[in-house]
Amino acid sequence: MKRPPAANIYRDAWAGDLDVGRCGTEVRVAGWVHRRRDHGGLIFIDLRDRSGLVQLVVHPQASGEAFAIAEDLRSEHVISAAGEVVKRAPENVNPNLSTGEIEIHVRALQRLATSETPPFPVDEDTPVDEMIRLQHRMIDLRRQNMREAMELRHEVIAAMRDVLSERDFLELETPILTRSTPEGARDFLVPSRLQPGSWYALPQSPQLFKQLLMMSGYERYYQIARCFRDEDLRADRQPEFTQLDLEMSFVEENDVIDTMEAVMGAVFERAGFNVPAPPWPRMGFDEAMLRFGSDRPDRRFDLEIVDVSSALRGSEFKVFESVLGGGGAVRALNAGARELSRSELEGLNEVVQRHGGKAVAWGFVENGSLRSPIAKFLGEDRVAAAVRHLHASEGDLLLIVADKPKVAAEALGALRLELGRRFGLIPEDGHDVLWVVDFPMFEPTEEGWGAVHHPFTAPTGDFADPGTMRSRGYDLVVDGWELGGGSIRINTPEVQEQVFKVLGMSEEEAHARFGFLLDALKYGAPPHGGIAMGIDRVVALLAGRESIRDVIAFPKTASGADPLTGAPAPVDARQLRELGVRSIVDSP
RNA sequence: GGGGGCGUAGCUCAGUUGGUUAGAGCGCCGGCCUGUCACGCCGGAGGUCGCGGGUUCGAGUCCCGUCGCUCCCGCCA
Repeated sequence: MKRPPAANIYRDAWAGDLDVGRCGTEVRVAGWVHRRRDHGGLIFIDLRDRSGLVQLVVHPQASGEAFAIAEDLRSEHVISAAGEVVKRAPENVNPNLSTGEIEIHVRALQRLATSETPPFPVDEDTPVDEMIRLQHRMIDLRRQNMREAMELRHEVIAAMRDVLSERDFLELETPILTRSTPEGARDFLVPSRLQPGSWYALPQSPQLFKQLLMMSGYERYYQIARCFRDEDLRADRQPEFTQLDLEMSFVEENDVIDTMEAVMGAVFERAGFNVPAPPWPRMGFDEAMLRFGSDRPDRRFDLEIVDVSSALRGSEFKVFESVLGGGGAVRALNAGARELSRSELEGLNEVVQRHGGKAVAWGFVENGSLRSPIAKFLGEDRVAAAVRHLHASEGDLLLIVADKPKVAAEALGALRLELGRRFGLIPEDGHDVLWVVDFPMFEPTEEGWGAVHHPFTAPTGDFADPGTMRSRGYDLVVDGWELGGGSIRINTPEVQEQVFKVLGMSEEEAHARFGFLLDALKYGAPPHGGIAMGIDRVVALLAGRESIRDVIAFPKTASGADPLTGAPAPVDARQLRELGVRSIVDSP
């Protein structure tokens, strides 16, 4: 801890901060009974507070009444203890404890609260089902690794604030009860009492407000912003989440990227996360899709995807020929010399099918040729060319997917990750950071065009051919996690209206939904841009957690409920009234 | 909305082809114990096998439904 607690009736020291320097002095500590070891005539208590553990020793003769209290203590009782810090005999030192060289010989002991036996132990020796942890979150949060995750979260946010404040950014808040700020997700809605029948929307991000702030001349803004999107959750996605959101005026891509490199560089450094110092490399979206089959490539291992369309074109294998004839691609990856059984190879089809592909073809390089069910249809020359393209050597396993370019890319990208995990190709230490840039501005949807980033992103290219336009966006990707992204924004109403038009929005609809933005753009909007970082993901990555639920104090479950409080409560007027809740439902 | 997995003691789990009294470790309770630190030893309590229905002489086990959690797809740039 940074400093000792102010002395009061409960304590004057942090348990976990005591060391041999305090030997011979009287201290008072307070906290929870982490564990009690009762030897009959001698009782040891591990006392836990936020700083850590310290061992209390209660002797029967030295402590009088304290001993009787100690005999009656159980796990998670709350106590305050006073006594002398004593150096332990060498054979009694506990090297697993930061305070293991000392202990407190208790003179006075007070029990401040009892506790029922907790539903699961506060130590971390046995894993506990997540639902039970969430239902008793106040106990789960007592566990060391949860406390460390929360401390890390604080450090990450503090580092962000330090860097941005130093760079003249203003931390400003924007409304939670607001109108829709669409980013493509469903809105959460809250009924309005003052205007019955109308609803507030919770913001999907502060996007429009921060753009208005740029138009107001604030130039450099940031916020640790709560965002709401009413979509199904995932291990890395909560319906309610936190972003570092920032926006700058009179800037180009490099200015925003430089700023975020300073911020995230400081975050990584403070967290002891081993990445190269900025500036970080940039990769075009097309290249990322081609080589890694993903717009958030994990480059900690190779297994790159190679396009073998030209090598395999013109064979007698009808599947490939019809794909190629229809504008598709045949792509492959060289998995290296792997032993995979027939059924394991068949199992890979499942990964491909999950991403919309039909199947994966496989082959082993043997004697310069290919042992594969499809080899005979391809012909020796084409096989040899493909082997060359893939830099394959004897024994290597080649996996081939033919499909529409996007499907082939994503299916192989998923196969690549699967193989990387299965064969332990991902190094434990050492991380990979990059920017993905040059995204398409629009992508075809069932009815017309959709925005790849959000519709306020500045485009480049010709509106006559939306499919070729690029957006001035950038995403930060670390170890295959998309930590965040941003863009340079549109700063004239004319361009903004053109984008709305491509997205199929009529002029009336655009003005109904975004009139305030279009109006604001009329009054002198500076060139501006910004970025948002998903703080939950950043902390999960730094803490090495698979799920962001482990770095959020009170996360939601699949049903959208907060298991501890039961929220969201059923919205039933009668039930709410019985509970005495005053709200819109009381209004006639 | 769709697909996979899970649900047995407070916790983590085992439970054979459907078989008669459902187990283990930890925890809990009681007793003993002055150097433990996941203390140790002895004893004990603790079960709506998620819930509902069905098949069967008999269901933790098989079938149908349902609820919850979880992973993935859709969705979320």
